[in-house]
Amino acid sequence: MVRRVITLLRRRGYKVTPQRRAILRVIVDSQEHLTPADIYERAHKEYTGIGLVTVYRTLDILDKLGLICEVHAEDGRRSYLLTRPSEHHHHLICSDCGKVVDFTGCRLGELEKRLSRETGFEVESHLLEFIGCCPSCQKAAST
Amino acid sequence: MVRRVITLLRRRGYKVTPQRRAILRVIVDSQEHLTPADIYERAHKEYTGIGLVTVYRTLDILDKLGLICEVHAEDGRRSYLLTRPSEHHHHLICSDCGKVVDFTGCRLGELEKRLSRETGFEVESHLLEFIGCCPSCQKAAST
DNA sequence: ATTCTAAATGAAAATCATTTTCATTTACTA
DNA sequence: TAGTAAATGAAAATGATTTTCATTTAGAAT
Ligand SMILES: [Zn+2]
Ligand SMILES: [Zn+2]
Ligand SMILES: [Zn+2]
Ligand SMILES: [Zn+2]
Repeated sequence: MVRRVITLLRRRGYKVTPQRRAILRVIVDSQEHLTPADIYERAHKEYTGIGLVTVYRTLDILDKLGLICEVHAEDGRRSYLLTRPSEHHHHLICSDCGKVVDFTGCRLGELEKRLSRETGFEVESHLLEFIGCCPSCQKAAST
Repeated sequence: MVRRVITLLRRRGYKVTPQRRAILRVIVDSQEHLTPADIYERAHKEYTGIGLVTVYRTLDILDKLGLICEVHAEDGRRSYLLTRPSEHHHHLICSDCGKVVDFTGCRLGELEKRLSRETGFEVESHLLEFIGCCPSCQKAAST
């Protein structure tokens, strides 16, 4: 996985630095969605000579290459980063603890067509998120 | 319209100040979606003694009362404010000029049920936005 | 292996929207 | 009319992200 990304980076003309390796390893190793700060913290343990700025810059590249995607946090505004390149999918986010679950099958094609027809917009993409309370936070709340 | 909101504010224990009146008038008068800064700028013309902070605070209240709603800007992150209390609806946003069009009928109930079933989440709400290019920007692009 | 150069890095400063603080003012209630 | 909690605004604080710029370095060329 890491090797594949590294090859892609080289092919696209990006240099492969120890910082980028460290960041990649963190992202690939994690099953969860991480903020730039999270990634910085973890990568820093593995490779001390790394700065938060570099994390931001590397994430930009990975995003541009479609290797990672974003979550808009449940409190609105700030956008967070998440791992896992994959097919078209969306997020279900716990408003309590921030846990993120991916899901596929949004089936928004028809709605998109309708909107195009009605408004004349050329629709390019969509953002869909469900906000709710995850099982463990439900339990915690009911005790 | 303005009067209705004012009554509601009083009923809920909020005081009605000239600043709030000015902000309200701006929001009600506008057909477009405005940022706090936009609203501040306009309200300031009408009533000089007003600060941006008050705009933020008033918008919070109006949001809490469900009288206005938010748009998450197409560039990601920053959240913008928009007018018009209304039924459940979503936004179609032009990635070029920022124009926002409302639409209703998202029909996400079934998907919501499926997700609840599959993940155990108690789904509370959802965020749906379509991003695209509006008719006038399409024209502009093709010239 | 050595050299060369554009790309990458990080510390620090800059941005910029939003929030907090706090002293002062004011809308409403009694 | 007076009393009080709520509201206000100036200024400072926050906090995430971006920019700047001097220095380092990956990878290509020799
Ligand atoms: Zn949770
Ligand atoms: Zn989708
Ligand atoms: Zn447009
Ligand atoms: Zn909906």
